[in-house]
Amino acid sequence: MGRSPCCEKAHTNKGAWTKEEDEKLISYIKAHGEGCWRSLPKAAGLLRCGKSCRLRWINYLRPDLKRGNFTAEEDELIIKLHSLLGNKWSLIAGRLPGRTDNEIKNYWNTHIKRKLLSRGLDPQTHRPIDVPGRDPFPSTPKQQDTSMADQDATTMKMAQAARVSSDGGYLDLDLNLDLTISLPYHSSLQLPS
DNA sequence: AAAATTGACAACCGCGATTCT
DNA sequence: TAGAATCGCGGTTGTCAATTT
Repeated sequence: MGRSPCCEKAHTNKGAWTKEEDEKLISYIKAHGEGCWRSLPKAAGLLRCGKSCRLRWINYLRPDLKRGNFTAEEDELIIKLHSLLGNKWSLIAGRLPGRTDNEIKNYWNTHIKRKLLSRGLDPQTHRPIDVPGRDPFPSTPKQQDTSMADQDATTMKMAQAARVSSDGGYLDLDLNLDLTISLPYHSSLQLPS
């Protein structure tokens, strides 16, 4: 059977948003608030599908967005949260006010992945890359050893700090890093063991 | 100076989860 | 309670600017 499309594709615009479209979306949401995304485009006079409107608003037009470069503190927080949560970008974004999941995901793929690789760490597992006979940092072997050790120690510390609370089916992760996150419990969420 | 490559990021797509009827 | 409708997430793609060859 299959799922019906989220919108009538023949009558919707695609690609980059124009200034006029942005203004229509902003003024509609200012007047009516975020609501039913499916009916919003028609009500706002936009030839876009609801999904596209939602994405544009959340990732670009929302007034509380921070934008601009990520700080070193944000970098480290993202790395730490990713080591615990994996690619749960929306959860990670929830801990970084003014940042969106899409922004963090893009930043991860373009900057942080490389940063971890340069530390000799696998960006997915956050564990040292151990390829026999291959030195990932031929020029700075000493620095590699130190940062790998530091990172491993941090990961272990966080794993030990993670605890499961039984009330309400929520996980409270006390990272012992001036940071506590609460998230709905999913059986698929794997904590470091 | 032109072509090719790389980097950055906005936007799209498919699908699982949730809500509604 | 089942199926449809909608939402939200994560992976992927497209596009443009900067850099390299």
